[in-house]
Amino acid sequence: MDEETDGIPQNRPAARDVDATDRKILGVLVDDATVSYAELGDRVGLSPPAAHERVKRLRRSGAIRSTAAIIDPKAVRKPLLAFVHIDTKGWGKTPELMAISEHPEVEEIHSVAGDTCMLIKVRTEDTRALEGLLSRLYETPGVTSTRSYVVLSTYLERPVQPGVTTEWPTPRHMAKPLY
Amino acid sequence: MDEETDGIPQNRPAARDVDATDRKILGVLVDDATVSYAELGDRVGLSPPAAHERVKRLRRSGAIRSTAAIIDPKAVRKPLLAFVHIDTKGWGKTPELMAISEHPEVEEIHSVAGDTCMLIKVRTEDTRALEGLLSRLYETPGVTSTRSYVVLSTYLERPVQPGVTTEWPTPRHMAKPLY
DNA sequence: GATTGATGCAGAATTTAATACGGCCATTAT
DNA sequence: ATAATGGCCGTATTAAATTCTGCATCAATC
Repeated sequence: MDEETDGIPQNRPAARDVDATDRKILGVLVDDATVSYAELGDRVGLSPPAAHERVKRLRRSGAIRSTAAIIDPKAVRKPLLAFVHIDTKGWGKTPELMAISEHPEVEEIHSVAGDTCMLIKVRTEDTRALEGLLSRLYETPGVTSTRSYVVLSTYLERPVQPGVTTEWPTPRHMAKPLY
Repeated sequence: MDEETDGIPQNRPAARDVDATDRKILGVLVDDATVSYAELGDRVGLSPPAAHERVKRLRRSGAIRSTAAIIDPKAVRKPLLAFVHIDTKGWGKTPELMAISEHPEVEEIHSVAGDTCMLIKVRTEDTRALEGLLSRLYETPGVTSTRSYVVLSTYLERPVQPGVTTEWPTPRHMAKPLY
């Protein structure tokens, strides 16, 4: 029953947008994806097969990118979190990005407006390992400089929240937009 | 069978540290936590019950914090990613942090070395919603200023990688540490 | 305005996987 | 040397995932 024979997802079934029930489901699964469909159905007011059907659709449409174990960085000996600005000659060319993302310590690579550098997020065992990673990044062709910012402590770290509101309101205290 | 009657986890069973097999398991589960224990066992060279046992232990010890659905921010209408520096009078007092983390748009709150402000990561629907969030953050007692950096594009975003190496080597090109 | 098609849901049945149990082997401590 | 512990495998049992059928609702069409 697998219709994904073509390589290119040309005729996706319109990817019907996420409704309130879907958001409730996402809210549950973001918190704990190990719940049974029976319990998931209970929580959002659906039968187990219906809940299952919704989740399958959310996966197919890509709304649920994956289901992943969230690891404690300390448990894998990466307690040190840092943000690094990387200046590159090419400024976002694919080869450099590939080279940078090779390192398993690198978790995020962003291009920031108003800045000619990449902002990356890395985790290492300690400052020495960070130093080593930075020098290895510096050796990457195209990288001209790095500046790193060590995080002292993290107070919140959570995945994307679905936001189970009825429908996206403009902030209460703001006037209607003019355009 | 729940031994968590005490509030304080005083006598945790030593939390035996994560070995190579555990790292392999974490590597699989970070990528896809929906695999059966049969397949997980196959991939890491264990029988299904043995794999199950290791995963249970990894959960108990806290190495696996949770199992979560990873949501596409676009699917829940939060395509705009930004990092915000927030200056606070108290500099990391609990009430402000609580107030800041109330907002579902806020995903991370960090305290950065050498900086007297918090670095937070937020996602909103558009720049208008970001503006609204910023002004709401500014209204929070203790918050004295905010500076926001909008992300143009994100090239990599992945969870904590377990790093399936044999044992943590110092970087190849570095000399043995002196202390 | 009635009809037809499509979509989503519930309930039951079936298949599959998760979980619990007993015994074996290796390593460690006494 | 020997007992005890921890980790693993194979099997059995239980629970959940998955499939299937029928029904109701809504939308588009004639």
